[in-house]
Amino acid sequence: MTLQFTNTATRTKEPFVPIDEKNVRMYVCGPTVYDFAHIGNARPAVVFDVLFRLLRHVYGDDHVTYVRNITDVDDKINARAKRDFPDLPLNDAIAHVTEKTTAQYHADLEALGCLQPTHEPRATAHIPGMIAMIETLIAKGNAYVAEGEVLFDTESMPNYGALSKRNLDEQQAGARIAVEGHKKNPGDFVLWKLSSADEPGWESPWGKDGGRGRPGWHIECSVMSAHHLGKTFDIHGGGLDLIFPHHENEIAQSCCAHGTDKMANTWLHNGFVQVEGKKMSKSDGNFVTIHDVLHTQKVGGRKWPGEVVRLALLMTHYREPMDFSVKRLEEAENLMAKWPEPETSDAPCPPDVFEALLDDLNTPAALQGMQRLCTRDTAAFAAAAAVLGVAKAATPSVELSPAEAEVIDREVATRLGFIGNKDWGNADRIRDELAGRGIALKDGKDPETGERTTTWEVAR
RNA sequence: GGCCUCGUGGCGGAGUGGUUACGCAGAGGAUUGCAAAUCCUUGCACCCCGGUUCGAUUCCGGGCGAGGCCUCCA
Repeated sequence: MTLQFTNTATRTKEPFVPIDEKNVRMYVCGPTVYDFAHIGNARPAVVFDVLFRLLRHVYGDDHVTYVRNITDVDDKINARAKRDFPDLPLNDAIAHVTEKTTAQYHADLEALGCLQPTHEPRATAHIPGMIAMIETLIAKGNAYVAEGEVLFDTESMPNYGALSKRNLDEQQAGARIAVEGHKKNPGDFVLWKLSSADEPGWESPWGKDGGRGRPGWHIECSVMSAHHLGKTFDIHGGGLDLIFPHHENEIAQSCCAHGTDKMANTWLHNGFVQVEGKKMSKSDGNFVTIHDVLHTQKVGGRKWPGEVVRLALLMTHYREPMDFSVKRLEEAENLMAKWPEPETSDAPCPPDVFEALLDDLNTPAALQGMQRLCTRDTAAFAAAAAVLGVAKAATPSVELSPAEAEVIDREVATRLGFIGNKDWGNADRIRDELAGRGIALKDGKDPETGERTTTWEVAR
């Protein structure tokens, strides 16, 4: 079995052949840091983390480069900064918003077991590169200046729309694209726009008053991917909703600026996280943040371990839509209850798990294969768990002090004494009392002596 | 209006041109002082209609249903 993926660019499953086996290169669109990430945002992070781990497993830890950007310049950030820090100068307010949100994003993803990407560029650190690429696009006739803005001329690119299979002419009927006078074509998109005095801005060759402005949304990914990965790289990933216009526009910018016919060989897109059958999205307000799930009682009246959330996200194939629900989290936790404690293992990844992942990252099948091993071969199980990045959630029992554990041990021994005297009333009273404190007893028999033995653990 | 994706049992979910997924929940049993845990057994499905085929859940066509993109969105 060789590695293969369903490539959005061709809508078919194709074998994956890296451009350079010594440096397999992947770019995934990261967050715009204006607000806490929701569970829908967590899905690509987790899915592509598994892919990162798989690629490292196949090609070697030092032969994979994974880039995930932080978008820290955006009008939504400006709006949030004005709202939340009205008394601060705007640039300071923006810094507060982006720093706080970025830190939370990192904390969320760490809890979900995601490795750090190789590089995590920030848009504001690549403004000169963006200006250079826009100048190239203007020089090549793919972009034009109008009313101080720089716009990409979609008509200048014959196969614009190939990724999303859209014909812009046919899109217009019934569509709500605002007709803006300065655009040559309604589908033309902004590469650079003017900033007013109180908006963040950088000097540019365009517009009035020194051309102080800010980049459009799409240009940053073209620039940062080229900076770290080159003009053409192996994999570009993101959510389904980015296919159009974001990825389409990235392709237009990158291919036209670099004179290449491809930006990335393989395009991978994850399906949506849904709530009651509808897409989870910020504009619809039907979302739960990762932070809510991990640290508040908002979901199912309790906090959920990051390990459980990660498993819940991987129980469905990455391209399929999935409903996020308490029941789903419970099922993930239930599944995990049988797992052995985490261990490090030199064992190879079990073949059925490995092959499931090679086949378009089939995590549900891989998890099934792994589940079969959990009581039979803990070393193989651990190897599989490492590739998937999953682990049993730490049980609350680790929070018990040795002194507390000793008290419980004593009560268990007392109960065994009552049982020996067939004093069921007192024995059950102790059992119930411990249960009330979240301690579950498991009775068994010593296989050799037939003697009653009792173990205990902290129930969830 | 244009385009894209999907449709498997109560739930999750894999896969296949002919026989089985599997997990959870359910049912029955073993065990137990009673429970829990554990073990064994077990019921339940492939949206509809055509076509191809000896045979289709699987391939093709049509229909219906669901979701998404075309506006910021993972």
